[in-house]
Amino acid sequence: MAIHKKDAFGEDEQALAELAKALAHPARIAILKEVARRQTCICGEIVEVLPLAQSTVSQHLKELLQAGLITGTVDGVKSCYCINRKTFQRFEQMLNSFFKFTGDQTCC
Amino acid sequence: MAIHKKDAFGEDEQALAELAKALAHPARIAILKEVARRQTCICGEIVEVLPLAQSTVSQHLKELLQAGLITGTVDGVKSCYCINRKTFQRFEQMLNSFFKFTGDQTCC
DNA sequence: AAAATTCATCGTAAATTTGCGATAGATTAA
DNA sequence: TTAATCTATCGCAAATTTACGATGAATTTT
Repeated sequence: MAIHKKDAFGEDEQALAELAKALAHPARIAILKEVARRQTCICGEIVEVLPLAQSTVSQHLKELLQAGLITGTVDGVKSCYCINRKTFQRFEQMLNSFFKFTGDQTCC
Repeated sequence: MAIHKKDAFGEDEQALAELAKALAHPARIAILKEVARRQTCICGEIVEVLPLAQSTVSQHLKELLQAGLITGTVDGVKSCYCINRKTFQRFEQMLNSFFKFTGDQTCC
C-alpha cells in the first residue's frame, strides 16, 4: 500500500503540489531567502548560515533545483545558485488563481 | 538523527513551511478546490469525488484543519467543511512578501 | 428497537523525507 | 606534485507521510 496516488489527480494539482512541497521545509525557505538576499550568486556560504550539515544543505539544494526554483552553475570548485524567476512567476500565477478560487465563500 | 531541525529556523519560515506543506499533496489541493467549488459546505461527498478511501480523505481533512486552511463543523451525522479565508489571506500575504523578496535578481 | 449511514480514529505497512558522516571527484593553493 | 578546499553523492538511521481496512461512536432511518 501507500503507493502514492499522485497520478490519480490532475496535472495542475500535481504541479502546484510539487512546488508547494519544495517550500514545505523551513530550511529550503531559508535557503531561497539567502540566495535571494545576496544579489550575486551563492555557493557553500549557505552552509555557514544554516544550522545543517553540508550534505544536508546539498540535498535541499538538489530538491530546489529539481523543483525548478533555483538554477545552479559550477564555478571552479564552487557551486553557484540563483533564483529561477520563471518558475517563481509560474508558481505565483498558479497560487493566484487558486486563491481566487477560494476567495468568495459564504458558508458556516 | 533526523530529529527534525525545524525549530532551528525562524518562526516566519516555519509558519510558511507549514502552510506550504498543507498544499504539498494533490489530494489536499483537490479537496480544497472541491470545498471551495460548492458554495455550501461539504461532507463526505469529497470521498465520492476523490480516488481515495474514506479514511484517507479523513486524514487529509484533518491536516487541512490543523493547518487552519479549513474549518469543520458537525451537522448531525455528517461533517461539514469550509474554506477558512483568514488563513488563506495570511498565507497569501506571506507568499507575496516572499515572492517580492525573490523578485529582483540579476545574476547567472 | 434494530438496521443502516456517516465519519473519525486505530493499527499497520510501505514509501518518502530528513539528517548526518564518510567518501570521492574536481579544482585550487602551496 | 602534494595538500587543501569545495561539494555532490552514497549509505544508513530515524521520523514522517501516505494509504488502507477495520472498528467504534453517533445519529438517522426503518
